[in-house]
Amino acid sequence: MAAESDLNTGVLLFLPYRALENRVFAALAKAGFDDFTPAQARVMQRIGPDGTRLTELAEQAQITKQTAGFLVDQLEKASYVRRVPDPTDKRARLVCGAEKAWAAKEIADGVVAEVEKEWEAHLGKRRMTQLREALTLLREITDPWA
Amino acid sequence: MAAESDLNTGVLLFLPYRALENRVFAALAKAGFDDFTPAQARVMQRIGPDGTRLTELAEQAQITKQTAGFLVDQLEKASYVRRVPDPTDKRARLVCGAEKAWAAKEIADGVVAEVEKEWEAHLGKRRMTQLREALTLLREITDPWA
DNA sequence: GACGATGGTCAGAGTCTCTGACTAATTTGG
DNA sequence: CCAAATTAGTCAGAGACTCTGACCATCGTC
Repeated sequence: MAAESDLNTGVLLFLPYRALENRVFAALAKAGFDDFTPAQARVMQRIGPDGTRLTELAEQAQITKQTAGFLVDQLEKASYVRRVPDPTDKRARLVCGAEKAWAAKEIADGVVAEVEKEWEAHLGKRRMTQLREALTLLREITDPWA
Repeated sequence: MAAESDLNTGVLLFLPYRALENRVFAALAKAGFDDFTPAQARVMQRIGPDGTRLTELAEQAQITKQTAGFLVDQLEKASYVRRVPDPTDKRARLVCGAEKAWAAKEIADGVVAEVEKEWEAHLGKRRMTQLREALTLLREITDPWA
């Protein structure tokens, strides 16, 4: 029945992921958000609504805190984020998204919704739901921060 | 019913992908294959059984041919690949995997199979099949080389 | 209050990636 | 058949990313 491909599941996961990421980057660039790099974006993506510590950003992005610091420096210079003191810990600072970041996020979210709609149109509603359900379940054993 | 997460599908795809990749790299390093980098691996992964042209490797890895050439140079020095003339085109050379690459691939394939088995144990056979089915279908509209 | 752990920075080096310019071979069109 | 456009690949240089190691300040614990 279903023409099962012989590719391993890793590749099958990666292909649509990369396709989606490419679409988002293209849309952001077209909207004028072309002053940040993919590496910076991968860090910025992980900033929570109330700010996130550098160390936590580094862990989630799986880079060293030095690298994260370097990338946040760029983002700060480009006005995407600012660092505010963490009221609960004088050592720490919270990396917070600035308006520019939220504006970019709005664009990005729009594209993601659009692509998800395209995928649903191709797969059918049932399969799309099954896909998200399986992936959500998988997160339990693959996401250290789940 | 299913506790659907609110994460976008991109993140949902990325998380298990990265978990799998991490497992593979760890196993390869443990088996002694620690003399290549992730960037080199992403190129090596795309070499076909009969060799692949540099330009094609670059396209599929979504990097420039200059970068691909740089990475293949390293892989060649480390004896993972060799370049042989393309009999059908005197301009071109085929990047071919060497024995060392096939040995590493064997390790990698083993780990992938192992992880897939773990995932199937967690999801159940039915959901795992649905997952692969949906991803395979998705490939039709997300993989330019499908 | 001393001590180990945690949050973060500074300095330096190595790796990855790109743009631009170039050569050689192939393909196309007249 | 041959000139022009295309394609495969390389060289050179610069910028971006990432790491290891060393370091300081603060926090939490005993």
